[in-house]
Amino acid sequence: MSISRKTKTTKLVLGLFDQNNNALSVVDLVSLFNNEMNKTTVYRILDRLEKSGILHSFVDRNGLKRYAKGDQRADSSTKQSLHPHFLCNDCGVSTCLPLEVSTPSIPNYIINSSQHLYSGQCHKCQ
Amino acid sequence: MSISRKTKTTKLVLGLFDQNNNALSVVDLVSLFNNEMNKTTVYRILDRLEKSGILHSFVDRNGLKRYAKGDQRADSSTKQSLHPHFLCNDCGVSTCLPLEVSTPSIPNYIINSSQHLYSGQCHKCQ
DNA sequence: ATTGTATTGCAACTAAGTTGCAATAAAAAC
DNA sequence: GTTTTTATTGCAACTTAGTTGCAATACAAT
Repeated sequence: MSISRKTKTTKLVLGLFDQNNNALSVVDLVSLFNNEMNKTTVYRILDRLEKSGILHSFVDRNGLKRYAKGDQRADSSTKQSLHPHFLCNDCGVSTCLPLEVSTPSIPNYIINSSQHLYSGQCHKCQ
Repeated sequence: MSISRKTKTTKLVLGLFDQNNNALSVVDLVSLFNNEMNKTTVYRILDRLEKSGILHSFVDRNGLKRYAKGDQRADSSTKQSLHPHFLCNDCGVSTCLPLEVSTPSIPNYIINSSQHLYSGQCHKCQ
């Protein structure tokens, strides 16, 4: 599955994620593209990019949804490895960690998705 | 650290967490205690109970903060083990999982808190 | 160039969470 | 038991994240 139309706004958003390996919230993008597009548009572009497998998302400790490059959907055929995320308490920058996560098996529970979030200080903030 | 005053409202909230091992959101408590207390009061009681180490919290996939019994603060002297949480996609009930979690060490990162959230189906919903 | 439809902007909305302040009720002091 | 101190509460008003309907626009296919 891919996105159906390459609009100006979508290219701007994709361009940002290409330069940048960080996990960005809608709030970040709305203020970055304040003059280029509407906040509703940002929400919808991110939705589409996630559904198409270009971005993946997680919820941070503040309850904000953050998006980063790559596909983490359960049904994804490419089956990228699930990885944890890191949020720096000092600078607020959030990144994907290059680690595999293992899913425990628990009697009587069926687990089909997981989220691992670490926080502390990144290398720049020590 | 303990809570300073045992008010009617605080006793009601504590009573609920005593009967119940689930992780509850403010939204849950506000509708449960709709006639007993104000939503601001619910927020403030949960804050206090978390700070005093009686409850701990995590953020679920919908960005809602959920509270459950026990202490998960970094500075906690009792140092309860960190555990993952589970959220059932069918019934919405959220529980603490009786598992230890291990924190990876990553070069250049200082990790001082972590959150592990699994979702799927609980034993009742299979 | 024309057409079909995905995408956008806007305004209005919902829902979660916060703040200031006066009123109330625990608990301490008398 | 009464008074005093101060933590806690309710309320209203607010902020912020996220959603919805609809008319206008702009991709991309023909």
